Amino acid sequence: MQVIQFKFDNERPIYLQLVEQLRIAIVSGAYPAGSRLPSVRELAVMAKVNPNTMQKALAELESDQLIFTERTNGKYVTKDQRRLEKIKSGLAKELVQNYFDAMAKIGITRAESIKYLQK
Amino acid sequence: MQVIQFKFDNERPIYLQLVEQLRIAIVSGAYPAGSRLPSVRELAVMAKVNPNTMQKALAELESDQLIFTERTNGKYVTKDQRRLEKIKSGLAKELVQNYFDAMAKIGITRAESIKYLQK
Amino acid sequence: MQVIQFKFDNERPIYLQLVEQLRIAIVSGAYPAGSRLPSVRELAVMAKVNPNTMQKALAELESDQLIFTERTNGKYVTKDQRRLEKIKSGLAKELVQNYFDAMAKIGITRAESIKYLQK
Amino acid sequence: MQVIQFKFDNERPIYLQLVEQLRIAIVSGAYPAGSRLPSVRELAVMAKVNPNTMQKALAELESDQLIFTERTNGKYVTKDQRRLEKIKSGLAKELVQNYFDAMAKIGITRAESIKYLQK
DNA sequence: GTGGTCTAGACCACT
DNA sequence: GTGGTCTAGACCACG
Repeated sequence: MQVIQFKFDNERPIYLQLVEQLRIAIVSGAYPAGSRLPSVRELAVMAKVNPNTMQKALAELESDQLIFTERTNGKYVTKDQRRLEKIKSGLAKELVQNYFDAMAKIGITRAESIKYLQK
Repeated sequence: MQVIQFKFDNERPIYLQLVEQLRIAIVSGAYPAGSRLPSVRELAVMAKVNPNTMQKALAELESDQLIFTERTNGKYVTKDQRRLEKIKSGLAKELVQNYFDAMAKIGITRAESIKYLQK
Repeated sequence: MQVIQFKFDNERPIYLQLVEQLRIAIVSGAYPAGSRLPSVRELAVMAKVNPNTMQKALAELESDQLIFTERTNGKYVTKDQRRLEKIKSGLAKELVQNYFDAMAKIGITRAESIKYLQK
Repeated sequence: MQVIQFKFDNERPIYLQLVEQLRIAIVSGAYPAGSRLPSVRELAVMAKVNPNTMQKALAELESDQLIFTERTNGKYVTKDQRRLEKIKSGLAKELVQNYFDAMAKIGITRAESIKYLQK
């Protein structure tokens, strides 16, 4: 069973932070396509949160089609590689945007930001 | 007088967050080289912190040679453009590193991270 | 616990005088390399100053790398003998300079000042 | 008329500090052997002290035979070169002692203190 | 009015 | 108990 380190700040709802961190765990391959996730209770213990909170986070991921449920068997990462790629690329775009925004904040243009990266 | 919006989280000391935000304000040109900063007390009001806390943050910036003090006159941004550039480029390097780290976390390599940026 | 006698004049900030006297205590070996300093509060009592003032002085010494902090344990003299020697020799140079300056003031040249010492 | 800059701290009697500073002015040659000193009133103005205080300081110097008074004419530096030399050498000894004491305080021996001086 | 210093007193995390 | 942070409030020198 793949163990994850969860970390939270007090600024935003815990379940949203769980969603983010689980999403990262999945697209990064920590939980590969088609693999079975630890049980809700196990995940809740890892994260030191209430199982209900973890359940809420997983429901979010499911409605996103990143995971699916097999009735009596547990939750699995989607086998749809395209879906995974799409989410991953969405996250990547966000990070790119964050990078550009932060650079803009200190007065560095988009073009310069790209040059900086290559050093 | 240039007004800044300060924002804090409860995770790290306020004075350190002040240092960071003032540093950004300076390298971004919000307070240009050689210009006079608002008084310690004014800045403290803007940030809604105790003047002593603001004083501590400014002392940090001064020991970093980003600002200097004219005893009874106020505090000024350094006129040393090279110093400013050095700090700015230091901040930029940090952001670049953060970007690569975040991308690595979702399983995207350095090379791919650079490509992503150009889209 | 090594007790120090602190003395102040009213000309200069107390915390700077604390820095000087603590620095001397350390390089002289009153607080040996690697040894634990009395707690901030104890030192404050010894010096009859507010703990915050002592804290400020110790922060100065720490940024000078003469001491380091173990978070919940206390503050310790650096183990870096070279650092200690460097500081000590810096202080010595200052004293030499003071001596020459004072001798010059009463009209005694550098060369004569050296001779005087050997008597 | 030779002008002197007087400086005082609040720790010791002003007149004693005047004595010290005048003594230095004399042995250093600022007021050469046999030369006439500015009047008590002039000296008092220079030092921004009450003429009585200056008078007391000069009396001290006179009892030390560093200066002498010509009734209606003013005060003069002694013409006795040997006296001047003796005072000067007394001051020098004091400075040497101070130097050794200060070096001892930071843990440097007499022998090492002499070596330090030659660098 | 400016920055700087100092005290008193409180609260925090960590172990 | 340790160091660290923060606030409130006061006083100082300087010009």
